[in-house]
Amino acid sequence: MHYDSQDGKRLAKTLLKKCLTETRGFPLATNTEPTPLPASLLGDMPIVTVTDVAREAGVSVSTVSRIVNGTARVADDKRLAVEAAIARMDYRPNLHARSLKMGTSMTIGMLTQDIESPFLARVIRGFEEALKGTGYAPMIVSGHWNQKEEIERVGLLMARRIDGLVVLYGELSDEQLLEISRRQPVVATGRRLEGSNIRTLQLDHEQGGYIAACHLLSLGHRRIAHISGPSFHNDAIDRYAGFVRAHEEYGVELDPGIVFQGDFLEHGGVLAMNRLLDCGKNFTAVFAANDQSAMGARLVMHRRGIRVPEDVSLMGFDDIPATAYLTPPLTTVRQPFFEIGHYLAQSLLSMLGRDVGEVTVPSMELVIRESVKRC
Amino acid sequence: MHYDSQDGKRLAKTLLKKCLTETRGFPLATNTEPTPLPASLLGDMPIVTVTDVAREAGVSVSTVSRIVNGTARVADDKRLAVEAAIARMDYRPNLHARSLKMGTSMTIGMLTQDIESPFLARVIRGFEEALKGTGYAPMIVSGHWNQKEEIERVGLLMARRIDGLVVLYGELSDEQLLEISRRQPVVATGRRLEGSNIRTLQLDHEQGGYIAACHLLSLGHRRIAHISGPSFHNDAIDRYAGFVRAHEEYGVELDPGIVFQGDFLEHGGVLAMNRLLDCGKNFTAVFAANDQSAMGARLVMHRRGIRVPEDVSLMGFDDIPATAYLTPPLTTVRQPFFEIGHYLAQSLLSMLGRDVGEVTVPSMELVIRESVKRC
DNA sequence: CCCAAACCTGAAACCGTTTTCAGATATTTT
DNA sequence: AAAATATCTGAAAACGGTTTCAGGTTTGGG
Repeated sequence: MHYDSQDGKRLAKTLLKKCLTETRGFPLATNTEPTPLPASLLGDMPIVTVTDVAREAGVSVSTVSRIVNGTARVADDKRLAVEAAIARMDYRPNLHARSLKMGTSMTIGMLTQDIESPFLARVIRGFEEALKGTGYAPMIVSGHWNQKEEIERVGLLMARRIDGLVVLYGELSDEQLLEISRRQPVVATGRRLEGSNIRTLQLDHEQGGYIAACHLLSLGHRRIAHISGPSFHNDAIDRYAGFVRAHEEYGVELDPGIVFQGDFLEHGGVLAMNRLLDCGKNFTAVFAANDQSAMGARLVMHRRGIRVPEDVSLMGFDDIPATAYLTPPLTTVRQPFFEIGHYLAQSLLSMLGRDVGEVTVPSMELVIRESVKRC
Repeated sequence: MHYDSQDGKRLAKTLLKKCLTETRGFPLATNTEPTPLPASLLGDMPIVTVTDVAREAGVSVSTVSRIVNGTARVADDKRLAVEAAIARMDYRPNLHARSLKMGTSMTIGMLTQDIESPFLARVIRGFEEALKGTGYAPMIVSGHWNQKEEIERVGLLMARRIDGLVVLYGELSDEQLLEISRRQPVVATGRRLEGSNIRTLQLDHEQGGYIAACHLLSLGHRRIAHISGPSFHNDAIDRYAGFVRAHEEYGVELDPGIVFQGDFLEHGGVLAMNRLLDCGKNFTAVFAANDQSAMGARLVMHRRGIRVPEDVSLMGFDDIPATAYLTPPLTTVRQPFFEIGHYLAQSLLSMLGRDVGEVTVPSMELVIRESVKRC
């Protein structure tokens, strides 16, 4: 066969360009063709310092510094000369030197748990967004829900003299967090803690669980199974508490025999769902303590030929991005992760003396899709 | 109603602890109870420098430095004194000062595109993993597929004098990348580029597309629709080229009327799938250029009552974590993202003069799940 | 017992900035 | 025109480390 891969690619490209129905406008990239590289570009570029710029522009380093930072007026001719030199030499201030002198690093540490977690990622995204244009940059490390690892990673951040730290959940103890907050301001999620240099954001998960259960109960469901989160996880406990409260308010008795523990991950969801189905008790709906558990449960039901929502209704919790594209799209309780990220940033910024506007705490809300039907 | 929320939570906790079937073992957390905070802990902690330690231990700063870095022998009594002082005062070397002197920051920049992208996240995870224990820490910024933003974020990294940079895809031109590589070693994905200070990793997407199409063709499918990626995206073009090649080898004619363009996101998948169904042509399978597109397509089929795989088979590409939990679990081509991250780290480390072992380039492989059936 | 070699240790210089302080000009004011 | 003020600029001192260099102790050999 005389097939040449390069020809194939060219052909494919033409085909794509010609016969495709554009479903959406894209910015056209200009650099899809490989370019020949001028060999002259290779090799190391000398790092240029303020001293070099000063020499080049015929002024003192102080003057250069003043121009770079705008800290004082300087004569126009020198300003021009310096700006030209900076542009010509591609000078970039060494942030380490600056940090050393100023005692501030313009970076904010962020301890997350897992870079792959869709909900933590969304928080980070909101955080990044809010930080944009403030001059601060985030530095992200992951602790993987492991106290020892978390401490080590925070150490990494503190050695870099971060100006502030945000802690997304994790296994650090309150005391450890307090100790950390003695060195720089801290904002943490998922706990309640008082301190002069620390702020916490605690969403009302009890209310969230309550909302979810009420939705199911109001649609006539009376035997609702629950796939919980880890029993040591406060949010899991709170969501379950709300679930319990809704039952009480509706006057329906809750059967503890149909609540099973998951682990907030898909796999825990399948395990729990299997046990639930195997235990022989009947139920018309299941409330999973988070979306990932719900996804696991959904898969088990698919495997066993149980239709959602015709046979049993399914609710999740979190509203991670994937839920909108499940089959069927999942009804869930939305945690405003993006806004949480925003809030965390604002909160920290205000502790750093930046004037940020109102900071509002977001609340949870029901998002109705298609995985729940009237009983 | 005399319902007290606190009581509810306690109750819920007890219930959870008591009646749950443990589906998996968890490390027990010891700090679920809120602890009263000793007020004495609050307030700022002075930052302690090498000078402070030296004074405290009755030696010179040089000696402290030598002990901290292990760069020379010092007498045991002084060593002990210094170590005690360090522990007592909780001394942590200021990395900015060290970087300033040493010209190395022990941090590696990583330009990703979107912290929420499941496949990029997996690469980062692999990268983090490989960096563990090397002394280097990653600093992650996002460019959001926007050249201007990418440049700005890279500037942020370079001001911090990163020791190396890894670029995950994006819109930077080859020339820009080359220019960047003049200041520190660079490793980039998704392009082929030569340079003394730059290395690139290019997976064979043509082969990947070929594998996917062959799977479908070998199962008897003859009219296979395709939802492509953006037409300016090299990987998308290559996957399509492989798709075309497989058709040629099987001697089946490919109908360009059933290939539609997506955008590598779920939404593009739904748009493309709708057009595909509306165009009236028949087909027995669809190959989506990535899993996210496949998810969008899957949703549309669900909406229109088309069963997968009974009515039409569906293949994705990437094997992002969520695919295993779709209904049905998605047959796809696995890109070894985690291993790619590993490889990137090793590659960069070796450019930094670290001795890393063999670095192998991972290859793609078919992962068969349940969304494809014999035609 | 003396001298050389080996070993420890501290003073000082330096990394690239910012900022204070004081000197030099330029601009008013009388 | 002299004095007083306002404005601009550069020298030098930090910031917190590492490292060179040289001085001071031991140790060991002859």
